[in-house]
Amino acid sequence: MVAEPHTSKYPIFAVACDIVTLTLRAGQLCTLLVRRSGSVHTGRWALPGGFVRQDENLEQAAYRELWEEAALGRGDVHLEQLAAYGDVHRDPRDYRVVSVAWVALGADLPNPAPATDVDRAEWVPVEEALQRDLAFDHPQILRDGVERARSKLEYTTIATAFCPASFRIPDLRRVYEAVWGQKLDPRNFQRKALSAAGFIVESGETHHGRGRPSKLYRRGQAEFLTPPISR
Amino acid sequence: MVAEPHTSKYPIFAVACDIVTLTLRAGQLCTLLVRRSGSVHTGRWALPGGFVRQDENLEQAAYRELWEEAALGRGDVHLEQLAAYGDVHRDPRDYRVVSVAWVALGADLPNPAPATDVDRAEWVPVEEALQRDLAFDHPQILRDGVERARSKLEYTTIATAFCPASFRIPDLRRVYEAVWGQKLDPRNFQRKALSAAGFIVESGETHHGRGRPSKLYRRGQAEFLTPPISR
DNA sequence: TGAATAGTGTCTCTTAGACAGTATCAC
DNA sequence: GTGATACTGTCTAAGAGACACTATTCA
Repeated sequence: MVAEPHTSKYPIFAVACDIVTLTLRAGQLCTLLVRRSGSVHTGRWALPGGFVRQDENLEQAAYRELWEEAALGRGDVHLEQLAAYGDVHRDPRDYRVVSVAWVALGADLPNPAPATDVDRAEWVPVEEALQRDLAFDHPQILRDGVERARSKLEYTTIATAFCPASFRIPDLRRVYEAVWGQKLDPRNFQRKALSAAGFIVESGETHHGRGRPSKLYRRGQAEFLTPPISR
Repeated sequence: MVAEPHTSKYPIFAVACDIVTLTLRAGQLCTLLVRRSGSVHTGRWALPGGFVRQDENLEQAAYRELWEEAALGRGDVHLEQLAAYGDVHRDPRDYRVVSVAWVALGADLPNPAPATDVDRAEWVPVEEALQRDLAFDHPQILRDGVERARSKLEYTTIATAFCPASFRIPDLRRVYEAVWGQKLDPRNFQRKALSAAGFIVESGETHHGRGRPSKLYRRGQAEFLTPPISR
C-alpha cells in the first residue's frame, strides 16, 4: 500500500467517514454534533467524522473517529453502516470526497470530549440539529440515519442498544417513544416485548425506585423481532 | 475538479461501483456476471462494475456501468444503493479501492451485450453464482444484495420491479417464490396482494393464455407494503 | 393513606394460515 | 369432456389494539 498510485489510470478520490451518533438524554433523542475548525466550513456544525486512513478498514475509521471525537469505544455503541454519499459537489474542496456514513447507537452517553480538530462538540436534540445549518450534505445524512433507526426499531432488536446492560421494560418503551415521537400503551408494549423470542431476558435482579420494584432485563440473543413491533 | 489534488494531506483512494443485478429467468433468480479481462483477476468471474469517474455522481456511475456492460437503461431497472466495501486488502492492487455496491432489479432482462473490458457476460442462477469463485469480495457483495432483495420483498413494493409494466398476480407470486425459494399459497397471496393499499392496480386489460383469462395489473403508487407479506 | 410506578388480565375485532370449491379458456 | 390456469369463499386460531384492575413501594 502506497500513498501515491503507480498508475494514473483511475480517478483520485478522498474517502471520509461521518457518523450519526444517537442516544437518549432526558428522554429526548439526541445526536452528537461538532463545530468544524478544519480548512472548509470552519465554525459550522457538522457530524463527527474525518478521512479514512490508508491502512485502516472503513469500520476501523468509524470507531477511531468515535473515539477521538467522543471518547466512545467499541463496547459503548452499536455501529452499522448507513450509506455512501459522493455527489460531485458535496465537498467544496477541489477534489472528490466520498463519505461512508455510519449510525452509532448508545445508552445515555457521556458528555463529549472534544478532540484536536473541533472547537466544541455537544449533544443536540435531533429536531434542533435538523434546524441548524449543518455543513456538507450532513442534513441529508442525519435524516437518513434517524430514519434508519426508526425503521429498524420495528423489526430488529436494536432498541436495546439505546439501553445500558441492565434495564427495565418501561425504559425500553421510552426508547421507542423517543425515537418514534409517539406514546405507546405500556400494557400492550410489555406483552409484545416479552412475547418476542430472544428480545430480552430477565437478569434476576430488581430495581428499587419510587414505586413498585421492577424486574431488570438484559438484551437477548435475537437480532430480529418476531413478531415486529409496529409504529 | 481536477485529476490530481492540490494537497497531499489526505490519503488517496480509488472509488469503484459494483452491481448486483437480479432478474427472473425461467422462474429462477439470476444475477449478471462478467468475466474479467482487466489488469487483475483476469479470467475470473465478477460482478459488473468499474471505477467512478471524476465528474459523475455515484448513482450515475452505476447506471453507466449497467449501460456499458448490460445495455440496461434507467427505465429498465430499479436501482438502489447496497453498501460500501473498503477493506484494506479487498483489491490486490497496491492502492486502496473502495467499492460502492448497488442492487438493480429488473423484469426478464435481455441477454447481455458484452462491453469493452469483459470477455463475456452472462446470467447465472444465484445459487450457481455463489458456487463460482468470484473475484474480490464479490461473493460477500452478492450475498448481501440477495439478502437485501429478500428482506425488502416483505415490507416494500419492490417485487413489482421484477415484473414488466403489466403483469398477472400469479406472476407476482412467482417473483416471491423465486426470490424466497419457497412456495406460497396462491389463494392467500392473491388476497394479500389485493388488500395491500397501493401495491397493484388493475390495468383493465386481460391476458389470454392456456386456462381462464387473467386480469392484468400495474404497479401502484405505494412504496411500502401495509400490511407486509411475511416469509 | 395517597401518590407513583410496575405489572397482569380481559375483551373484541382483525388478520393469517389452512383448505375447498368455482370459473373460463384450449384442445 | 379433460386439462390447465385463474379466481373466490370459508373456517379457525392467533394477534393487535383498547381498556381496567391489582401490586408494591415511599412519603
